[in-house]
Amino acid sequence: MTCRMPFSSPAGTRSALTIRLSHYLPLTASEAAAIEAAQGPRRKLIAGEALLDAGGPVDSLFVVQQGWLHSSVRPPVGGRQILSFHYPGDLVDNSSIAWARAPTTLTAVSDCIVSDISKKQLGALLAQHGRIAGLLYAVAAAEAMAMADRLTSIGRMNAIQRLATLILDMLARLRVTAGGVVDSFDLPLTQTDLGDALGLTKVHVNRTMREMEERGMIARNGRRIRICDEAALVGFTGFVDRHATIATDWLPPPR
Amino acid sequence: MTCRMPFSSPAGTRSALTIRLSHYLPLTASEAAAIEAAQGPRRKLIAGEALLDAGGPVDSLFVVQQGWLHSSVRPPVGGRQILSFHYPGDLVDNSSIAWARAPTTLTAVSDCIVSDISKKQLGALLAQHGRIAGLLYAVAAAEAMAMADRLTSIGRMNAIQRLATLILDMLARLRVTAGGVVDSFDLPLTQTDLGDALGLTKVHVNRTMREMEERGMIARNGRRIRICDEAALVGFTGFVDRHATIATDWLPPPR
DNA sequence: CGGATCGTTGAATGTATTCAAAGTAGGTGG
DNA sequence: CCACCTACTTTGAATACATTCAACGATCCG
Repeated sequence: MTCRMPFSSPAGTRSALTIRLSHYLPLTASEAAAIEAAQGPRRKLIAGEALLDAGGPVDSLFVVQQGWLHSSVRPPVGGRQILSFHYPGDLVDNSSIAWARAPTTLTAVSDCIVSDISKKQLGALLAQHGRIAGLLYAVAAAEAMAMADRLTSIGRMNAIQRLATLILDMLARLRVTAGGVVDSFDLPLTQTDLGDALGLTKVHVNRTMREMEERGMIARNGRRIRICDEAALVGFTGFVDRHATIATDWLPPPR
Repeated sequence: MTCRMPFSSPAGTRSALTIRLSHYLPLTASEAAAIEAAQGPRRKLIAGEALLDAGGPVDSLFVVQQGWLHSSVRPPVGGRQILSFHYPGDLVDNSSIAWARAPTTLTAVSDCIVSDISKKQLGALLAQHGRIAGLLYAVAAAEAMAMADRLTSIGRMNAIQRLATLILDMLARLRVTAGGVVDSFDLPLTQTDLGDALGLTKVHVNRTMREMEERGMIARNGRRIRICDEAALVGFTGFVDRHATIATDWLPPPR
């Protein structure tokens, strides 16, 4: 249970969500202020810590300020499936807004800082700022399409293509907040995690990464992973970047 | 190219979208009217016809009034992946709202009637009716969770469980608009379609359906499929109904 | 009746899993 | 600082589930 503080973040510091949304659409001062005001106090999580357990009650969503998380489920059969990863600037756990109990487990992959947004606050934000409602709707749609891409890769591609697609997607998403061209990043996931995200066993993930490295597709150095020939991977998988741009021309004018 | 008519549907006939949303939340007259007004003229599609091609320009979404559709993609490798099915009352192709070009292909599975909603109209609707914005957001979240369930079944379950999960999901969704308890329905899909939805080949779908029938899990008669022991299938797969209820207690009051 | 699409079946093949075990790295406490 | 523990990575061999290829049967429709 978190209590709401009179201020939600250090004065003058914009939340990662505001920054990310600004990336797609210049926000008015009033819109930015409303987004900041909706967010609760910041909380630290250490790597591996669960922010929320599937089946537990929820009355808020979360904003990732720093670090990575993932959402996962544990079907009665089949171990675990990681559904998506959450990066700085993400509004996390949209799925749980439809129910009183969380459908997924949220786990910190690295050390994180998150804020919560109560559902009621989000409802008020959507009602008061129609343009933000539309933008959040579009961002959620883009994330749904990114999940559809993973569904496609798991349903129709082999292990190398699945892994390549996931790496490209992470890279694309990190570029939105990192800015500039990035060709390598720290992957705070174990091979077990990767397997659970890709519908593979950790053993097969290992062999697959090894093969990709041998083929010169990627280079590894500890947790650091570098994409050697991005264009080749894109051609190989048909990857489409779902994060770089979001259409905003259909949005109503700001209020 | 569709032209907008002065009236969107026969007088006195509520669109399937209005009916479905009313199922989750009693709408005010003004809300219902706004939803009706946003919809364009109705259009008929015959089974197999494409409503929209991936890569083509789009400036509207669609409302299914009657019949089934599905959205699919064709990765450069791997044939086709069916991402989701769309039933009467669905607001279809949310994913394309984030871009100027359609990321998926929409195909009529049976004969259909659809209306379109231009993105601009949707934007205006969201801005004018904050409660509808929230409700549509929640419905989209529920659909995203249903897709996550399929991701899980493809990633972590065997063929029988995948098929069982899909059948249970269709049944659950049909119950929202059909009303009453249904234990059988007409499945207008070929085994190739099922395979493309489940990440299996048509051959394996065939063997799997056959085995389910032999085991007494389902009964088939032409296109008609009957679920013999629903509770057993649910226990077997861990299926959760994502369509029956949507939390609405967090929504702001109607305007 | 002919053609096309869909469903069914068998045999060979292949990709990924399972099981088992050894190697490696990072952190903790003595 | 080293010993130890734990979690993670790597490797091999046997197995399993699903695919591929090929063909035939059934059904629908013009």
